[in-house]
Amino acid sequence: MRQINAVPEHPPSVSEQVQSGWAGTRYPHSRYGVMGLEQNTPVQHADPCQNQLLSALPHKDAELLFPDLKRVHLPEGTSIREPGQVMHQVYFPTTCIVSLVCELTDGCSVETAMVGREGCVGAAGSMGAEATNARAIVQSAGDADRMSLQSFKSALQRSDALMQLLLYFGQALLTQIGQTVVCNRHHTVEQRLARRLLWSSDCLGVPQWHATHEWMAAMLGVRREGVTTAAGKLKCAGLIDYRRGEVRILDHSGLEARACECYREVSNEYQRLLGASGRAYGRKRTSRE
Amino acid sequence: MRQINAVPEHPPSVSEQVQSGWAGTRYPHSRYGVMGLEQNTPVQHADPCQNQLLSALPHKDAELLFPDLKRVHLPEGTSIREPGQVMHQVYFPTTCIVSLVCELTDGCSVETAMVGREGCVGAAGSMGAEATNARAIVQSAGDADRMSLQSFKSALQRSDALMQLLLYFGQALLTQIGQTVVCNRHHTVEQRLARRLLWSSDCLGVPQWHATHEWMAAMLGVRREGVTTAAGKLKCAGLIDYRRGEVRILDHSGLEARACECYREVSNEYQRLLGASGRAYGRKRTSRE
DNA sequence: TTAAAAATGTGCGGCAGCGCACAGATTGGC
DNA sequence: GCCAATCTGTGCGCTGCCGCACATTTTTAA
Repeated sequence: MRQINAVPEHPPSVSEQVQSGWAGTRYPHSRYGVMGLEQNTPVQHADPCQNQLLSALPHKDAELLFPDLKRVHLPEGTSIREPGQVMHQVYFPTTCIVSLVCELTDGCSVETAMVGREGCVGAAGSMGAEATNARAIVQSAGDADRMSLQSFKSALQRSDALMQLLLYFGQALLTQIGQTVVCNRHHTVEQRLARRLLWSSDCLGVPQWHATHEWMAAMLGVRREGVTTAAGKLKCAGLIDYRRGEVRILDHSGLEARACECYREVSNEYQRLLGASGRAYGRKRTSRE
Repeated sequence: MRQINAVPEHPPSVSEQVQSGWAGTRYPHSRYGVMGLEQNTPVQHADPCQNQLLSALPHKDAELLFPDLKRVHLPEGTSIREPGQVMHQVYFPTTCIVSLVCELTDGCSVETAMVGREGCVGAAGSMGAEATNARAIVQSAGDADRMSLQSFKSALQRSDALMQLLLYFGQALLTQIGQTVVCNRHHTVEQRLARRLLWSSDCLGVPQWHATHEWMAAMLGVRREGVTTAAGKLKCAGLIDYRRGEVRILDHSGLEARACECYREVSNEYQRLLGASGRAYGRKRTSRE
C-alpha cells in the first residue's frame, strides 16, 4: 500500500490558505516553504521568468490578462486544489511545478500529470465543470502567476488566441495522461523514474531541483525503497546526482537512453502543439523516426 | 510483452475504409463485422436508440446537428482513429463502444478510456488539435451517429448548449482516464476486470456483449491467461457468465463488490456531470457519502 | 467430413516489486 | 552541542503477474 506520510486528513485548499495568510500544507514532510507568504507582485509582460503560455500570447490578448495577474510564491507541497472542490483561481506556473495527483481511499496515490511553465492549472474550471477527482499539489516550490477564474473566463471570451492556446495545452495534457497510463502499466520503476526526472527538468527549465525519494515514490505510485534502488543505479551510471532531496541531472541524453519512449513521445507532442512553449530543457530536437 | 494479435502494421483509418466500401480491420481476430457496410440511415431526434449526448440537447440545438447525422454500423475492431492521424468525422455511439487505446512501439497496449452512448469520439478535433496519441477502436460492434467535423464545428459555434455538454463530457473523460492511471497502478487484475466489465455494460446499456479474454487482456494491459484466471473466479462466484466471446453480467451489484472503488468513482462523476446521460445501466444511484 | 483457427483452461519457473525491519548519515531545532 | 527528525541504504521473504508451453473444446473454412 503506497501511502503518503503525514497527510492524515485533507489540508485546506490553497485559496483558503493564502487568503488566511497561512503557509500551506506540506505533502509529504518538507521543511520548505513553511512561511511562504505570497508576494502579490504585479506581472510584467516582458518578464523573462514568464509562463510560456502567457508569453506566447499576442500583445493585445495578453493585455486582457496581465492587469489581473499577480505573482505568488507557492511552497512545496501546497495543495492548489482538493479533489471534488471548486477552484476559484487559475495558476500559470513560472518557476514551480504542479502535480496532478489521483488518490484512492486507502491512501495510495499516483501522479497523472505534471504542469510547469508550459501550462496552467485550473483553467478546466472555465470549461464548465469546476471540480475534478485529481488533487493539484506543488511538486517543486516556486512562483506562479495567478488570477481569478472569473477574470479568466471573461478574458477567454474575448480572446480567440487564448482559447486556442488553452485548447492546445489541454490536448497536450491529455496526451501526457494517456501516456502515463501505458507507462505505469508496462515500464519498470527505473525507466519511469528517468522519464519523470526528465519531465521535471523540462518543466522547470533547470537541471536541478528539490525532490526526495519519498515524494518521487508517491508520484510514481511505488515504494520509497524502489526509488532508492532505481535512483542509485542512475547515480552509479553518472546520469544524475542527488543528496538529501536535491536532485540534479548530469547527463540529459544519457538519462533519456535509460528512460522509456514515453518521455520523448510526450515531449514531441508538447513541441508539436505548443511549439517554442513546449517542454524543451536540455533536449536536442530530433525527428520522431 | 502484451501484444495484440494480427495487427502487424497499422490498418487504414475508418474514414478510408468506409469510403472505399471496405469492411474494416479487426483488432484482434474477430469474425464479426467483416462485411459490415454502413447503413447511412438518416437519424431521427425521437429515436429511442439515441446517443445520450444528442438526446440531452434542447430541440433547437439538436436541429443544428440532425440534418448532417448519418447512422453507420461499426464492426468490432474497426479503427476509427489511428494515432497521429487527423480525424474528419465525429462519432456519437448509440449501440457500440469505442475504446481509446494507447500503444507502445513494442506492441504493448492499454485502454485509457471507453466511450459509449454517453459520449462522443473525435470532438477533440474541433478543439484545435486534430490528432492524438491514442488509437480509437470499436470494442463492441454496433451503431453510431456520424457527422463531418466541419459541420460539427459550425454547429458548435452556434450552440452554447452543445458546447456546454461537450465540455462536461470532456471533463468526465478526463476523470475516467485519471482514475485509470491509479487503478492500473494499484489494483489487481480481478478488480480491474470487474470494473471494466461494469463500465462496458453501463456504456452499452445492456448486460451482455461480445468480448474475448484476449481482447480484455489487451485493454487491461495484462496477459490473456491472467484474464482467464480472473474471469474464472468471477464466473465461479456466479457474478458473470461467458462462453467463446459472449460475456454476460449476472449479478451487477455482486460484481461491484468485487471491483475496486474506481468503478463507482467514475460512475458517480458521469452522473454528476452528465446527469441522466451518464452511465447508469444496472446501477442503483447512491450518494457518495 | 476434415482440417485449421479461435477461444479457453492449466501448470510451472522466474522475477519485479511489495511490506517490513533496521541501520547509518545528515540536518535542523533547542 | 545534543537530540530528534529527515533522508537514504540494504536485506529478506512473499506474492502477483509474466512468459512459455501445451491441452481441450468449439467454430469456421475448405
